[in-house]
Amino acid sequence: MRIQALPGFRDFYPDTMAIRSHVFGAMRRVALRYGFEEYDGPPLEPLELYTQKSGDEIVAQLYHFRDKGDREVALRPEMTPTLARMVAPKATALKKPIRWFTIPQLFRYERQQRGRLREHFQLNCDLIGETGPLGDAEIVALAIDVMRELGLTAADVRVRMSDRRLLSGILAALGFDAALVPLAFQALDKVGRSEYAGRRQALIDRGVAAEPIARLEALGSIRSFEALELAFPGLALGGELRATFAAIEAMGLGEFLDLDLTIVRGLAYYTGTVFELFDAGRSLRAICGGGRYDHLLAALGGVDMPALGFGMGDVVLTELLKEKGLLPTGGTAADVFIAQVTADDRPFALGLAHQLRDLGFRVEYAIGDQALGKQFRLADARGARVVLVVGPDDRARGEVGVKDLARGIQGAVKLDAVAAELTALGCMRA
RNA sequence: GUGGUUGUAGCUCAAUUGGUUAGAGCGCCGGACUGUGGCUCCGGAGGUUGCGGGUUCAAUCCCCGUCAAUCACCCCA
Repeated sequence: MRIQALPGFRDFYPDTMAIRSHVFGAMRRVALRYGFEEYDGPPLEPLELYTQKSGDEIVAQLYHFRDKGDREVALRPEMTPTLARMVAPKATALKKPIRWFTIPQLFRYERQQRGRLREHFQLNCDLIGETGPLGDAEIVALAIDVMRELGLTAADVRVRMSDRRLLSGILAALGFDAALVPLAFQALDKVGRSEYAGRRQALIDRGVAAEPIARLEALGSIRSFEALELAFPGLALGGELRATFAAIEAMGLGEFLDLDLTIVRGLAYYTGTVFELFDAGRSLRAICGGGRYDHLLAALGGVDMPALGFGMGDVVLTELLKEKGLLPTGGTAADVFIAQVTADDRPFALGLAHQLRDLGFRVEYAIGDQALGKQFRLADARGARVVLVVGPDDRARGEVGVKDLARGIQGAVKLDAVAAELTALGCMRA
């Protein structure tokens, strides 16, 4: 019986690890460009960190157990509680707004499907201590720029945005009782989908009349602030969201944005802007989701600070990049290969290899004494750019043979000029 | 958690109405090839046909269970 990875868990072989590093690299570069600082916390947390405020669904899907010290512990299913726990004790000392990001591995015990595993990595970016709509714009723009950094355009991904403050205003105008707002949000989330019928019935059962329900359904077709104004004249709704849209447009990223009032997000704690990133073809799950959660830190960490952020999972994003042909090809192996002609060349080859490695080149050579042809085949299989040929004759002249594998051209290069020649041939230095 | 589909070599796939020693391509290792790679040719390793049980003279094939993958639900990151 061969032991394999647990269901929903992934092995990252070098080829898939290269993809992961590519995606993480883009995430990090963009977050750093926005002035965000990286942090991390423990993957194992006290169970109660999640049972208190996370949704029932999250708690039901926790990986949890009792440790040897008789503590109830859980693998983290989301990052926000950890963030709240970490920020709280330093809240007064940290300069606001706090801009933090992290790429944690998160765990949930649920049945896996395409784009949904039992573990995934998720870029989390949070902006804490800022109430204005420009903060919202900053967060959404960061998410968009990660897409752009990876080669995706407005034709590939869409940002669908709404605002719970705006939605609450609409629901009030439609006569929904405050107690019915959560149920109405759930229904709105499902408008246009097969599951909507059940939510609609739930509203009817609670005594909601046909007309408010019809107008709730109609929110799905409102795609612009003009249409919103037309549908609800004189209400002056959505000022914050407009300001956020305007800021993102001023950044030149407006083409990614869609106003979509059916975006409410499943989690209960969102208080303002809510947004999701989808592939334009809508064939995949959400790439990213986030919003404003102004009271969550108080609930989790005991410090009342406005905050907003998003989580961007690696699984769906990588699926999309694969569909669009935007994944990197080629290995990450050495691009300089040193081939020795005779066994006597070994000490010289080792010295040269080490000098070049000290300079940052990625260097490999055959471990055993092998025929030159075989060494070339290994270099070729590795995808090396250059083979340095070291033989008795070359050594006698103080040179090495430098062969550009792609062009098949070889020349003799003096020892002190090898590094420059490698750079000229496109070999990278770490 | 519910239902459907699919499991044969590292990968992609074959194998006659159930029939004898489960094959091929790619990949991997070795050789032709001891101062030069990609191409070609030759050879080799690699399988409890996911696992367990049943029917049968005989099961990769039929039946049951189970595990896994996948799709649709449920829900969601």
